[in-house]
Amino acid sequence: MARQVSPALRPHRVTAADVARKAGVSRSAVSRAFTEGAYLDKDKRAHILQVAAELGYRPNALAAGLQGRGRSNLVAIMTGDLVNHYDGEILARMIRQLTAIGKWSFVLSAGGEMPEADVTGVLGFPLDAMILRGGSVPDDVVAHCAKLKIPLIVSGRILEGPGIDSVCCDNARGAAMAVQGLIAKGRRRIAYLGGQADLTSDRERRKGFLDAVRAAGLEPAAQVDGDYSFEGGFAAARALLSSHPEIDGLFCANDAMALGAQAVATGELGRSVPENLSIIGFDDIAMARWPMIALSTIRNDMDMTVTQIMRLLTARLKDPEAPSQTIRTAPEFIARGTH
Amino acid sequence: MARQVSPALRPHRVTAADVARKAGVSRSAVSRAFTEGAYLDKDKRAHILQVAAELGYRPNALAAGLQGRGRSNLVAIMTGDLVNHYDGEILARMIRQLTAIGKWSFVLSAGGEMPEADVTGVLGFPLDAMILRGGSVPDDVVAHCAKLKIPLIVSGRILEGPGIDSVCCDNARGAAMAVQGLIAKGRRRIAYLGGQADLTSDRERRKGFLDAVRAAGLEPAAQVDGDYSFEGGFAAARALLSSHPEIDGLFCANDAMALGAQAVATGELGRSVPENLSIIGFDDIAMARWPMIALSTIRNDMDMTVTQIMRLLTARLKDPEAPSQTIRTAPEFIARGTH
DNA sequence: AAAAACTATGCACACGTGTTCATATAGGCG
DNA sequence: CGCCTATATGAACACGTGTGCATAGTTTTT
Repeated sequence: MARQVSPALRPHRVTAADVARKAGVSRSAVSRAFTEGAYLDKDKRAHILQVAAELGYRPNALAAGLQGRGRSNLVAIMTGDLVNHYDGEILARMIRQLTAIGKWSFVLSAGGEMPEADVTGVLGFPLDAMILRGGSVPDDVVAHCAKLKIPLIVSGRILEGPGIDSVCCDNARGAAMAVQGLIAKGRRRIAYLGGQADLTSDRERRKGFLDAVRAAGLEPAAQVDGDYSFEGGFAAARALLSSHPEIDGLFCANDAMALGAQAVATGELGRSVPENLSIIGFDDIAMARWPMIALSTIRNDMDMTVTQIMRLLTARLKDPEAPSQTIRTAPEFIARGTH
Repeated sequence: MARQVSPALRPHRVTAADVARKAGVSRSAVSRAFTEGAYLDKDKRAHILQVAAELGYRPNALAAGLQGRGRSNLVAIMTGDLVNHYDGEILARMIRQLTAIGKWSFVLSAGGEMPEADVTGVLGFPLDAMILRGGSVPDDVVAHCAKLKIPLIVSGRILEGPGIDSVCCDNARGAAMAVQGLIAKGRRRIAYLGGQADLTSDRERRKGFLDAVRAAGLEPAAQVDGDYSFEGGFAAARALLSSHPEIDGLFCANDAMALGAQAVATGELGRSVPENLSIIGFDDIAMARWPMIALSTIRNDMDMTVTQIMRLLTARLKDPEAPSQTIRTAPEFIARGTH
C-alpha cells in the first residue's frame, strides 16, 4: 500500500493518465475521447468514457485553458453593488447568456470602490473578455485591458478606445421622454434628482432633462445629486422638496431614488403622488410594476441590453481587430401611477 | 521581422521568459520576484518588477493554479434567480468576502432549473470549494462534488454528507416568533403562505408555524403555496383571502411574497394592513425597511450567514477531513408597520 | 581559522492537457 | 499487385508557471 507523501493537500484529482492506465489505452486516446471529431475507434471511445465516468474523471479546465490554441472561455464581469436592483437583475441575465455559450463568469462586485488589487488580480487569468457593468470603474482597468489586449465590453456608459465596445441606453432621449410626460400632465415646476454627478449616465440624463425643459420654454426648478440608492434619493428629495415646496414634477435618474423620493414626499412631507407631485424614474426595475408601487418610469430594457452585449462579445471574439462599436438602445416611456 | 504563424488568435500574452530575457536574468528569478519571501536580491527584484510593469506582464493564473502545490483559489457559487432580492444581496456580500481572502468566484445563476451540463462543466476546474446558495439544486451536484472531493458549503438548507457543511437560519424558531407576534396583536385566524413545498426552508417554516399555532391552542386557518416571488405571493394571497375572508393574520415564508400579499390585500381586496389584516414576512430584505413598505418580518441575518459561510469554508480548507458542521443562525423579530 | 548558517541563483522537473507528427492498418480502385 | 486515401494510434512537444535540488557566495558563530 503506497504511502502518500503529501497528506491530501489536494486529494489527487483523477487524471487522464489514470483513466488511460485503467482502460488499457494511451493517454492520447483518453484526450481524444473527449474531443469532438477526433479520430478514435467508436467502441474504444465508449469504453474510455465509461471508465472515465466510473473514476469520476473530467478534463482539467486549467490545463486545457493553458493551451495556446483556442480560447480560455473565461469572462470577468465587474458590476456595482448588487443591492442596486437593476444591476442584480441584469447580472443574472448576463450570466445565464454567457453560460449558454460556454463561457464561465468571474464576478467582481464592489460596494462603492473596487480595490485595484482585485482588478489586476483577475487579469492574471487569460480572459476572453471583460465586461464592465455600471458606472464607477477605476480608470486603470481600461489601461490594463488595453495592454493585455483583452476585449472590453462596457454597458451603462460609453467608453472610447481600441478593442472597446459599448452599449448604453439613449439617456438623453429617455430623459426628454420623462420631461414630456411631466409636462403633458400640466407640470411646470420640474426638478431633477440626479445620481453621482461624475457618472456618464447621470451627465447624459441631466443634459437631456435640461434641454427638454428649455425646449418647452421652461426653466428647471432645481437640480440636486443623489447616489442612485433608495436612501440617497430619500435624503436628497427631503432637502429638495423642503427648500423648494413649489416643485410639482420630479424626474429621478433611476428608479431606486424615485422610490426614495416618493417615500419621503408622501410620508414625512405630506405630499400626495400624483395629485400634487409627479414622479418619474428611470430603468423600470421589476418592482416598479408592482401594483403598490406602480412607478411611472423610463424603461432601460435589460433583455435588449444583454442581447447587444452578447452580440458585441461574439463579434469581438471573432475579430479582435475590428473597429469599435457603440450601440444605443432605445428607451421607452412606461406610464403608471406616479405622474 | 518575424512572421506570425497564427494571426493573433490569442495575441501572445507576455510570459515570464520574455521578462527574463529583457531584464537579463533567469526565468526562475522572474518567478521569484513575484513570490513573497523567496530568496532574491533586493535590487534585482526591483529591476525585474519594473521591467515586468513596462511589458505589462503578470503571472498566468492558469499555469500557477495547475501546480499541485497549494490551492487553485477558485470557488463556484450556485445561486437562485437574482431577481430574488435576498439572493442578490447575499451574493454581493459573499463575493466581496471571498475576494478579500484571495478567492475568485465563478457564479452560476439559475432562473428555476440549472442544466446539468453547467454543473459538470464548472467542475472541470479544480475548485477549492463550491457554495450552494438557496434551495433548488440538482441532486447530482452533491454526488459529483463528493466524487471529486470538492468541499461543499450549503446555505439556506441543511445537507448531510462527508465534506459538506451547512449554515441555515433556525427557520422553525423564526416562524414561531412570527406566530407569537401575530397572536400578541390579537390575531386568532392565522394562515400560512408558503414557498415551494419541496424546499427545506419551506418545510421548516411551515412546521414551525403549525407547532406554534397549536401550542397557542389555535388551529391554522389555512395553508397555501407560493413560489417565493412577489407575483406568486400576490396570486396565492388573492385566492387565499378570497376563499377565507375571515383570516386576520398572515405569515409569509419570505418577504417578496409578503409584499405581494400586501399589494393584493390592500389593493384589489380592499383590506387594510395592519388594521384588519396583519402580515409578517421572512428574511428582512433591504426594501422591508423602506418607510413606504415598513414590513414586519423575521430577520434572516445576511452578514451573520456570510460570516459563518466564510468560517466554514476556511476551516474546511484547513482540514478537508474534519467532521461536517451545521450552523443554525438565530432569527430575530423585526416589528414594523404591517402587523 | 574553521565551521556553520544564511543568501542568491540557475537548471530541471512537475502540473495535465490538446495536438502535431510519424507510423501503421484497412479499404477502394486501377 | 501497386497506389492512394481514410482511419487509428502512440510518442513527443508545447502551454507557463512554481519549486526542489545543487552549487556558489557571503555573513555569522564557535
